[in-house]
Order: sequence, then C-alpha cells, then structure tokens
Amino acid sequence: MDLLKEMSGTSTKPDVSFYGTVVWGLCEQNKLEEAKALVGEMKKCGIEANHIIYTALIDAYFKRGNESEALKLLEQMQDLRIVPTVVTYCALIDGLCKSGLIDKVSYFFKRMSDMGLQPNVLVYTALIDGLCRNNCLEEAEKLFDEMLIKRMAPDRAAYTSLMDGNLKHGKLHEAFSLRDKMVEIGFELDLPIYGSLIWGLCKVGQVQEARNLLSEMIEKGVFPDEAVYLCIINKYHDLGYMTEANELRNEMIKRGLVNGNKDSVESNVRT
DNA sequence: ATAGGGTTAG
Repeated sequence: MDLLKEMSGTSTKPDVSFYGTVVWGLCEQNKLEEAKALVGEMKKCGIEANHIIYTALIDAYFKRGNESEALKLLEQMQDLRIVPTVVTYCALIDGLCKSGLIDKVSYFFKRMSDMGLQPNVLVYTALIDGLCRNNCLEEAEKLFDEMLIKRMAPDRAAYTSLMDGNLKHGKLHEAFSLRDKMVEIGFELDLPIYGSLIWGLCKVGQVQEARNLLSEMIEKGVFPDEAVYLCIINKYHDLGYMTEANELRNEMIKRGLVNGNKDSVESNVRT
C-alpha cells in the first residue's frame, strides 16, 4: 500500500501485474480487506483484476474460514467474465472440502469439466481427501480409480488421503495394500503415512502392531513425533498395559520429544 | 504473481 502511495506521485502507472503482486503480498500477510479494497481501487483506475488476483483472494478467504466471502468473489469473477483456471477450482474445491461444505463440491467439480477444464492431481486429491473426511469413502475410491484410468499418477498425498480414509473406516486391509503400493512405486514412507497407520491400528486395538510400526519407522530414519507416541501410549493405558505405557513414555521423553516443556506432555497423557 | 499432505482419546 505504501508503495502504491509512493508511486502515485510519480509518472509510473501501476499495471495489472504490479497490482497483482501487491494483492498477493497482502493475502500472504492475511490482510484480506486491504487486498480486496485494492481490487476496487484498481477498477477506479480502469484496470480490471485478472484470474490470478481473484484466485489468490478466493484461496485466502477460504483459508481464513470465510467461505461466504470466497464464494461471493467467485460470483463476482463470473459476473466480470474473468475465466477461472484449474488453480481457481483447486482452491475452491479444497476450500469447500475443508469448510465441510462437501455437498457443494460435486456441483463445482462438474462445472469445471463443463468448462473444459481438466482436473489435475491436486484437484483430485483435494476432493478425495474431502470425501474421505466426510464419510464418502466409496466416492473417493471411485475418483482415485478415475485418476488411474486417465493415466494420471496419483502422488503421495493422493495415496495418503485414500489410505487415511480407509483407516478411518476401519478398512485396515485396504489401507495396508495402499501402503504396499506406495512402497512399490518407490515413495518413501513419511511421518504422515506412519502416523496415519499407527493411529488406525490403535483405533481398532491393534496396539502391538502399532508399536511394531513405530520401531519400523525409527529404523528407517523417520523421526516420530509426539502425537505418534501419545497415540500408542494412550492406547496402552486404555488396555491396561501400564508397564508398556510407561516404557514408551520414557522413550519419548528420552528422545526429547517434549515439544517445549515436560508439563505439556504430562497433561496430554492420560493417567 | 496462483494450488496440497491430516495431530488423529473420548
């Protein structure tokens, strides 16, 4: 904003790409009202905002949890005949999924195709993740297969989302075969993957298997975090394995996984 | 100048 004021005194006239950079910067700083105001200012100068500016704003409003404003901006974009891109739809679909507005998502997904935009891996993953979180595992699986049919290569995030969805639905066998596929493809198993598997195993009471996976990840050099430990420790408590619980707690503390101070860990572990 | 990858008890 200061930069703009400075420029108004000079002969240089800011163009759309200059405004875009400023809007983007304001979004990064979470100054969304200022960013939106700038779009109005642009208009007064006879410069129309473009799809990149609108996409950045829509994404930022969703991330702030203001989905109604984000949808308003999308409408505005449409009124101004600014053509959305795959990136716009990705922000939109992901935003809707994460705001729990899953029922609006299939409409936009369809509209996207109607516009001739091809959903890419990021769009599919956002949708798969949203469906898995909203109890629509079958839909998610269908989309995953659709990706394969289209010869798109689902990446680690896509696999992880579907695997996690299966775990949340207690389908351990499917989850582990997805893990095997990831290994086959050559993806390194990372903390979110191990964390998700361990959580899923604990949920169904297979705490020993969870414990084995913890050992496995450490062996492979994947550093477990506090949540992974607490997941197993708390399950040990539930099942009455107090010795194992304490042992693991000590191991966690020894590893310095205290994330700040010891009190915070103590308060998170059920006693 | 734009886009994602969860924290997970009950």
